[in-house]
Amino acid sequence: MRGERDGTDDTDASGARQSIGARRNPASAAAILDAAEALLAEKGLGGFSIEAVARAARAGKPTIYRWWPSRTSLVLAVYQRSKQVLPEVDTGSVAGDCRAFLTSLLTYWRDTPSGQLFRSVVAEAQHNTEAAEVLAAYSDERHNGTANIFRRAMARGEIRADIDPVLAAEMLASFARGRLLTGRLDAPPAAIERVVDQFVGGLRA
Amino acid sequence: MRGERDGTDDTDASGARQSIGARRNPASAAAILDAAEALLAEKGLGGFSIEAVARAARAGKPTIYRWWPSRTSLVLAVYQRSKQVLPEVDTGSVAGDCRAFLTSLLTYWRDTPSGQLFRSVVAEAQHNTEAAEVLAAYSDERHNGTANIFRRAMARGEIRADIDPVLAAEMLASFARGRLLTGRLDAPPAAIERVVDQFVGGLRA
Amino acid sequence: MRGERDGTDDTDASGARQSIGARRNPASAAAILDAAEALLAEKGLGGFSIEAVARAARAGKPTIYRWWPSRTSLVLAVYQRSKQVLPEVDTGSVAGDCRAFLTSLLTYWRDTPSGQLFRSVVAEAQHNTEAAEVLAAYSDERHNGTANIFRRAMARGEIRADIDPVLAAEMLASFARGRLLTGRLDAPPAAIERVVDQFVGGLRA
Amino acid sequence: MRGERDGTDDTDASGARQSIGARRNPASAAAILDAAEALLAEKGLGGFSIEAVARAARAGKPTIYRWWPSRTSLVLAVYQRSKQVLPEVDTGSVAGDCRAFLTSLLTYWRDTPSGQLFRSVVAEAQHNTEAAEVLAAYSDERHNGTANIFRRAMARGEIRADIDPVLAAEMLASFARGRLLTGRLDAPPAAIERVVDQFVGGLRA
DNA sequence: ACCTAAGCGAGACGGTACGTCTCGTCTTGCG
DNA sequence: CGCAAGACGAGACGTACCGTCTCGCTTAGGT
Repeated sequence: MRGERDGTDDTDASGARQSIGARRNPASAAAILDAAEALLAEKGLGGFSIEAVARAARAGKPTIYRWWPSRTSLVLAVYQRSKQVLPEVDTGSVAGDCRAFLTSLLTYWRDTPSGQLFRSVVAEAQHNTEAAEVLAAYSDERHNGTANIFRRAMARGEIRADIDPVLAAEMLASFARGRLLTGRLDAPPAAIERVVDQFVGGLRA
Repeated sequence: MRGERDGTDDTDASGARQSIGARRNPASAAAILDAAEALLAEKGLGGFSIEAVARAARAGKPTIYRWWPSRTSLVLAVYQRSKQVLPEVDTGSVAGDCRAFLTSLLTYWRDTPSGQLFRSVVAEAQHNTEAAEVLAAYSDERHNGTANIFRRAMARGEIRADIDPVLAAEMLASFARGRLLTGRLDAPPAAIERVVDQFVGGLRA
Repeated sequence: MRGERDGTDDTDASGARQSIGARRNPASAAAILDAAEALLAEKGLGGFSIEAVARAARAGKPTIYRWWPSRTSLVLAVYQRSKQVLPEVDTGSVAGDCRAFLTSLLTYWRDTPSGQLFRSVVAEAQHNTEAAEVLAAYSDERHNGTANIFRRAMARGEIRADIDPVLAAEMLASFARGRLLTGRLDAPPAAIERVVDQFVGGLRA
Repeated sequence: MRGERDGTDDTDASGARQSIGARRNPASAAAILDAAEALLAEKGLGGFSIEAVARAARAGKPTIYRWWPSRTSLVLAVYQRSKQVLPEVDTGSVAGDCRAFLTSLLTYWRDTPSGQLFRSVVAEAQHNTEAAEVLAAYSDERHNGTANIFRRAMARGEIRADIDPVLAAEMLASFARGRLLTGRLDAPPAAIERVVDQFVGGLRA
């Protein structure tokens, strides 16, 4: 029977996505971001190109350029969409919190696409002003979040009153980032323990 | 039929650098590295291309590819050539050494092309295995060098005997690298002082 | 990382020919063929390169390769476009027709770019199968056209009934082609007269 | 390709041919011409390059350029070396001589490398003045040789006294060349017979 | 119920850079 | 001085993407 339809018939067989009128099609945006994320996660910044994203998303290049005016902004959009604050655990001690922070961050970067994604953003930020600004702002924000570890500890009287929580957070996070960027995410618990011990306890005899 | 040319060659007759026989011409290598370094320092990885290097160096592309098989390896070569260990000062105290280390490193990166150069290497390492390996090896080596600060302090009995000097060096250097990669090399002395204080003295009350 | 560009694009703003949508731009095709014809006519196959054509036509190389997958096919396209059947004159006698044919053909080749164009096609056909096939097919077609001279004469009873008109045409044309390919287009009328006399009258005493 | 040896590879097992003092080494010249001829015969002008010849002959490029200043002159040298006048048969009749001439020429071109070689020379002559001159001179010489067919016939009184023997030879040879250049060397005896009949007997009823 | 406006896919456009090939020149070290 | 070897500057090869453009289609919302 000609007219037989099994509801799944939208847009012909090939699944071409079309305009939904004079407004942005969220399906296209999603398809593009999905494709971009997949490409970035899979091959990193190399192999990531607007053409490749358009192909993978079955989208037209102008559709991409309309909403993300450059490669960088698409990378950033993917990154913004995917990033999620790691659950902030409160172990009750600053050392425990630091250990949990480092462990979960390294694991998160190692076991999800986010690691590759963040590496891409950092790489992009090394020669693109916009990405650099986004990265700097994001770093501030994250360090500020992580600083809660030290604010709590200070409130408990566990650490010195003259500690700068954000600076301490930056120091801790920098170590993790250094490991990410040099491809050494697989630090054993003992190594993390040592880092935390030196960081919290200081070096002095 | 490929590459047919009519006699209109004339090679410009001017200061053309030519072969010096069946062996590498150091003048060409130097010109290429100089040009590559200039481009990298001036514009970063963007704007850095083999074509541009060849143009700037008045060299043929095959001459570049003969000796540096990829963009990455040329970036690395430039970087290897330019890097120089900062003078290792011995101020007599671990805090002084750390302060000197951070201050001179940030200044060096800020005031010489080396900062941009190193940023390029890091960016390259985020999607290129070879660059990643070189960066990892270089990081190890540098941290090991910086670790001398802590080895000396340990010998003086100034710091705990269970400190891992290399790990401590990595923590200190990671902070500096984090600043480089997020474009914040202009830390005032007070900020550096604080970092060193927290790092050496620890957080504990 | 490939093809990264900083914003310094600016496309010159002048008379840039651009896309007219997702279909071929005839202006580009014309500009390319014009440029190719000019280059071929001026310098022959030497000095003819896709790069040179692209430069002269202010076209991108991919635009050329999109429509003409090889140098050969571009040469053939130029040739196909330019070729035009010489007016078929009917002088009333086979000798007169042959004389007119040879004279006008040699003159045409000598005084228009077509001579150089045809030489290029022949040269190309000596090492390229596609060009060889096109040349063979074209030769057949032309000889068949020229054969009309002999068909008319046969109808008039002027020549033997067992003459093969196409073969006769090939013999006549081969002589002209031989002159073209050896650079002897300036045959005086007397020489042509003699060729025609021997050809039509035969050798026998 | 380096180690590949076909029989033509003189020079002993180690393969290194060296200077024999301050004079030309005939073994090198021979190896070069052999290699060039093999390449031309095998792949035609495409695939023929000085580099390829040098590789195949295990010769240095300067050695080639020393003796043959251009690709064209090397092609011509190969051609000159290989060309050999076909045995001039005297069948006693002009028609028989013409038939023998065409048959043996087409067969020779079809069954030996000489056909491809001559095609290369003709192609080269279409955009290279030197080759054009050599080809023109060679054509003259050959036509003059072939003209003997008609000189003999004239002496026998078999053909008209006002025939131009060289011109007649050119007409005959042009037909054969046309066939060579359009890749139609496999004319059956009947077709050749017909050509000869029309040529010798003329067209007139 | 039309009509305008904008988003969509598609893909051609002028370009730049890629990495490879050959050009013709040069200089070496050996014989 | 001839030779093999091979580096050199130059530039064409054919391909991949760049970012821009226009097309023909679709649909929503204002008239």
